[in-house]
Amino acid sequence: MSTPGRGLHGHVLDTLGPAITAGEYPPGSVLRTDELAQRFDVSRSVMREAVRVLESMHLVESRRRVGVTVRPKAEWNVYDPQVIRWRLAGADRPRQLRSLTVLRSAVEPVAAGLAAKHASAEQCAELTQCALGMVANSRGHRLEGYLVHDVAFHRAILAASGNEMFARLGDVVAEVLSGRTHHDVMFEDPDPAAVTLHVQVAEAVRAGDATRAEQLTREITVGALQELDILAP
Amino acid sequence: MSTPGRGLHGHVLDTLGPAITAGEYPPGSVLRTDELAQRFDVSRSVMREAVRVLESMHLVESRRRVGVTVRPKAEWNVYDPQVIRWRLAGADRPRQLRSLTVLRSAVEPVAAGLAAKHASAEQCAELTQCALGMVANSRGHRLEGYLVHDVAFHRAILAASGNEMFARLGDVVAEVLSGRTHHDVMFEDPDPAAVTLHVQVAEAVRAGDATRAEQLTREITVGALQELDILAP
DNA sequence: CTGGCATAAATAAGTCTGACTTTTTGTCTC
DNA sequence: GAGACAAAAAGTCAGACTTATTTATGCCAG
Repeated sequence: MSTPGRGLHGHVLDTLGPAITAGEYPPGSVLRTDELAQRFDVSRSVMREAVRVLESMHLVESRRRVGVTVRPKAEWNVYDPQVIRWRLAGADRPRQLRSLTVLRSAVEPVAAGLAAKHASAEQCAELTQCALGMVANSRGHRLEGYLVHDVAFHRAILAASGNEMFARLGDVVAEVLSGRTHHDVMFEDPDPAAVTLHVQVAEAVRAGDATRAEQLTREITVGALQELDILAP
Repeated sequence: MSTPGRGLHGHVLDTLGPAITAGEYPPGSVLRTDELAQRFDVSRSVMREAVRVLESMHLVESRRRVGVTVRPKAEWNVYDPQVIRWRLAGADRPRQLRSLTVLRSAVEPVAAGLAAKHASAEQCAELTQCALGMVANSRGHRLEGYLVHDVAFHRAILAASGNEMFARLGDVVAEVLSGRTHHDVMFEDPDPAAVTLHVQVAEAVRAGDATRAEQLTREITVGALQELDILAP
């Protein structure tokens, strides 16, 4: 996915990254560059590059005379798409999925409201296309086709919001939606009510009705929260 | 701020990072590792480490026979605290500040709602302390003292939400609030209404009233949006 | 004998250099 | 236009050296 193993240091990261984010090395664990270089059978230069990347993600900290120490989870750059992917691929997947879904529930409604104000004609058309694609694939176990349009829909909303921070969450939402279809339970056709909501959001954005777009999107995200049993009585 | 220039590659990043995020190298610009190494008077190993870090931030892409090409802004890891800091320090500051404030307006109300449900007794106490500190520093040009408690308050809310993604936005909020006081216009005492709102949020969280905590926080963030003239008629 | 302080030693990251490999691209020829 | 060739730049490796930091040592004073 995305950009795997480009170079030796990438291969090292593909192994070390998931291991660290999975908690295999408890916070405070000390690794030595030389030892790691031997273990992965790469030169120290390559290993140093990998460590630098992990350091920039705040997963580890490199100090002289000490070594490479693993930082506590609270300091990780959890918004780094690479870190998110590593965590989604590991044992921390459920917790990560919940965190991201809550984040979605906060961001997407606001993004939809902004989209209603800022979306261009092309973006409205794109949105409608996606919604129609979802409808067309909503019956008969066409889960893959549905997923493609669902992801495109939410990406389009985030992009049309005109806010770069929101737009960059497109990949995250894609991972979450994709994971729901592939890894988790999603054998039946999608909820018809959810499909309708997406169509209505597209309409509201086209109509420039920010309040309605926001409210409808909030209903969508509430549904996503309910799927993960994240509720408030 | 935080961890500056730890090592030669750090110094290179402190120069190259701001330059790239400021748009001094347009998307598609090609840099060569050797040339950069000469320019910064460091060895190729050090320069390679710096490039790897920039690559992990999706600011650049390194390809054989081509060089290090600058990626379009839309692909940058804009949630990387380092990238945020670089952009806040450069010419892109106003736009970055707006993006972040909109993000705050989406996240913080939801975080406050969650905090009302999940906050521990200690976290409630911390929150109240912060609010009282804000009140105590709200008059007589005690802007620094006010800022400290304001930052601590919002950090506490995000932390008490129990969501790690929200919690990690604490640094971002701190940068925004700090910037508002230091760089931008903030000569007068803070708005008394805003101070009151913070106290009321602390009360609502303590009382476990999620809806009220969310609504009150929404009013706070609306105020922040208005300060930047981000409005919806 | 003990406490503290200055000094020395050990250690692991940090840095530099130079040679070599690999991939990609542009060009030249047929 | 297809294939072969050459150039360019990143990628890799190995080894020697530097530097900062921690730990251990040992000395003197109390």
